[in-house]
Formats: sequence, structure tokens, C-alpha cells
Amino acid sequence: MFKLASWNVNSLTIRLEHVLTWLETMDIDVLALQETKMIDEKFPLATFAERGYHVVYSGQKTYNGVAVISRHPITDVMTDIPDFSDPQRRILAVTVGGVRLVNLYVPNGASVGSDKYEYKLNWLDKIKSFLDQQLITYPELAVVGDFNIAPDDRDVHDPVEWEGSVLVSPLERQAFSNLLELGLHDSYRLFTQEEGAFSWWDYRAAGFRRNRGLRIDLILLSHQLHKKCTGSHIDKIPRKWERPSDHAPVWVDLQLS
DNA sequence: ATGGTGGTCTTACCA
Repeated sequence: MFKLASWNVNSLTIRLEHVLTWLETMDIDVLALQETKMIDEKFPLATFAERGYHVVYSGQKTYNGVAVISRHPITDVMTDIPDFSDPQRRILAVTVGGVRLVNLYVPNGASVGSDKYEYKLNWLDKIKSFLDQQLITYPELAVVGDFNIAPDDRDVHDPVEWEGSVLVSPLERQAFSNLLELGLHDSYRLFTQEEGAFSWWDYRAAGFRRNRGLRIDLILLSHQLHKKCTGSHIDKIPRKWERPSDHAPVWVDLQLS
């Protein structure tokens, strides 16, 4: 069994012990991180290396930042996509275990109609073109990360309250749908799941205790790869730990040949 | 109850 995971850690400095504990207890093969919030010079390379992990990272000060932690060697690393110059560190594409992995920290978008919202939609359009190219080269493709989009109302604790808001707005959902139309599957919906399953809960107003959450952390799989997927999960347990990330880790089980 | 919490070279900003 090959376990591929994704986790928005909201600062790897604060969450390093959580990440190490979770990797070991869950026996994760590959973990994509978002919001590491650290420059590359500060990445805890030795901490992972001495535990036998391979790591790649693309970070910046204070904001954003993506990384991949792996039990297997990592090759063909990309931190930027063609024809899109962006100082924000949100993309990390790698090859590991024969799988092409694209790790994304999709922009939040702030509020519908804002400059950040326009940036988000444009960013998603650029990503779509990139993934279209990647699928040609790499039929076994996984696109994972914090999408900052709840794909449909099942992924929202209160769809009426959230209607039209950023993270659920029609244009964002259309942009997400456009990614699926390239030939990708939302792995979580390949299996029967309980209702009210989310991956992010606002720190404010006791969001987690009241399960006021959204499912925005996703693992998308190409046709070739989804045939090898035997499970897709959200682990809420780390959200209950002391000083948690506001996101839960998610993972898929893959039967790689 | 139009707030609340959490992270960051913080006193503003992002989420």
C-alpha cells in the first residue's frame, strides 16, 4: 500500500512535531505540505533527513510555501509553471514512486470580486493549462493540496449561510470543475463517505467543536491513477491536538504496480 | 454577538 497525503500545516515551524508524529503513526509514503511559511534556508531538512525522508520545498517568508516529504526518492522538481511568473510560492510538482505529484496551495481569494479573487481565478486558469500539459507527459497524475474551494454543497457545513461566498462561489466552482474536466477525479467522492466530513474549520467561534467546516483539502487523481485508488480519507485527529493547524490531513491509498 | 482565533522578523496582514 502506497499512502499519499496532503496537509495545510499553517506554519511548519509551529507544526513540525505534529507532522513528524503523523507521518510515523500513519506510515505515510509521501506528504505534500502547504503554508509552510518559511524561507528555504530555514526548512528543517536535517530533521527529516535523519529520519530517512527525502524532502523538496519552495518557500518564502511569512506567507504561502509548499513542500513534499517522502520515503522514496524525488525527481523532476518544478517550482514554477511555464508562462506564469509568480513570486508567491504555491506550486511544487515532483515525480515520486512512479507517480507525478502536483502540490498546490490555491489562493484564498479574500472575498468575491476583490483583487485577490481575480488573482485566484487567473491562477486557477494558469494551473489548468499546466495540468493539461502534465497529463500528456504523466498519465499517472495526482493533484493535491489546499484548493480553497469546496466542490459542492456536501462539502459545506451550512450551504445557505455560505451561498455565493468566497470558497464556494459559482466562478470558483466552475474553475474547479474545469480542472476535473481535464480528466481528474475528486478521490474522496470515489467512495461512500459520512455526511458532514470536512477538512478545514475556522479557528474562530469554536468552528471545530461545532463542526462548522468545509472540505477544501483535496486529492485529485487521473483516470490511470484512480483505478489504483482503494481509499480516500480525512484524519480529524490531529485537529484535536494541542495547538493544531486549522486544516486536517487527507490521504489516499494507492495500489501501485 | 456583524464578533471570534491563530501565525507572522506583528502593532497590520493574511487566513
